[in-house]
Amino acid sequence: MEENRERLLRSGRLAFARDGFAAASMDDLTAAAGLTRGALYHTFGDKKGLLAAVVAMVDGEMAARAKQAGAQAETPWEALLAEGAAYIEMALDPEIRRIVLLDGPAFLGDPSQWPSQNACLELTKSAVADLVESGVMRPVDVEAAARLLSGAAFNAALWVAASPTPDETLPNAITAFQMMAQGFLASRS
Amino acid sequence: MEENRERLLRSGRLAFARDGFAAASMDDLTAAAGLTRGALYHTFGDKKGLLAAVVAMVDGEMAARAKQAGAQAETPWEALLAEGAAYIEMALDPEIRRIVLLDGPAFLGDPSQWPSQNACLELTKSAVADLVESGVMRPVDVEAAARLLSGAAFNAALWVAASPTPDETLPNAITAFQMMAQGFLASRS
DNA sequence: CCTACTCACATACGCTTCGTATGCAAACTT
DNA sequence: AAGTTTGCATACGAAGCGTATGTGAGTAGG
Repeated sequence: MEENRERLLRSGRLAFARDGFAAASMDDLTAAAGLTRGALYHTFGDKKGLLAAVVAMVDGEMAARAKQAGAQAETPWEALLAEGAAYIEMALDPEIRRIVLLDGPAFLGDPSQWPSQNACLELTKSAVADLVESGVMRPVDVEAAARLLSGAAFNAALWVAASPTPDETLPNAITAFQMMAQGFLASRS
Repeated sequence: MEENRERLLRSGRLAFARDGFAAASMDDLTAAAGLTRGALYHTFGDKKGLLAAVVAMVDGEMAARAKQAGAQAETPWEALLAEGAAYIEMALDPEIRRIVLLDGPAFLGDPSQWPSQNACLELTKSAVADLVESGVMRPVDVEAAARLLSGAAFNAALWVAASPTPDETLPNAITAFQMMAQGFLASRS
């Protein structure tokens, strides 16, 4: 059973990324997994249940990648900037864009209320909380700052991805993001 | 004919706002307008065509409201901040959230490529361009900065709207937004 | 004044899709 | 060993979408 669950997850992830949630056919994606819709309804409840599971999986992978990007920085502040840059780069992945950034909010509601608890947002929040605590960042509502930073990063990435030359646009987006983030800095160098 | 077109637009706007694009029934929304799907296909081509028309209409109204908010500020910089605050407040409107911020990007693609040319984004871009030109803002890619600002504002608004007490959360979001935007300022006061 | 054409929609049809209800074999329980 | 639950497959009904076709009103042309 556990194996069938993972096969459905993989197949759903593929179908949602390729066709979008609305256009993905449950008959097709379950058949691609060697099963039928019966298995899907039994395991995930309904189509949205599968989407929630896929979103949770991809979101977890994103948080891990962002954490890794931040771990290589020398200061906590630079770690936050690195996480932001990592978000921007990740959102260039069509799979992440479509599943987590577009269909996720549209069909599951705001990320802050996802059952999976949106690992990306939690990561940014804890980083911001530490920086405010230590006085590196000016006093600010932690959730608001985290939401603004990740929102800016992801939205910039949507723009980069839609641009005719993403590779050339990406550095501009990252530079501007890091400049804007300095608004939170207690003392700008 | 022009009247029927507007009735379909109004009915579509209602249905999309209430049920979301995917769940809205063309049979129902055309019937509510006193017509049938035949009229819709004749006038708008298909379901997405109606969505694009509705999005263009709402987006235009949003840009007008933002412009008005900016016009009352004393300096161009404060006008930009006021526009951002206006975006945040507007996104609390369920209609705007669902149609323009969620379903629009999900079903029509990135706003920068909408046929309607996304009036909100254009407005922010021209404001940013002027501020960079006059040296109030540090040198930065204009499109990137505009995208980051509007993305941050809208994403913050999605968070505010999903919070249990939007009225209490809203000021925090606006304060944090204006703080973050100062990162673009050439000299922070 | 009559015919022919076009426009703006309505109607009819087929296909796909979703959710549920039911069937069924295997594993587990007692 | 009989009953029950689990894990799926199959069957069924109800929308919904897009297209193909029908139709009446208006318009143009002769």
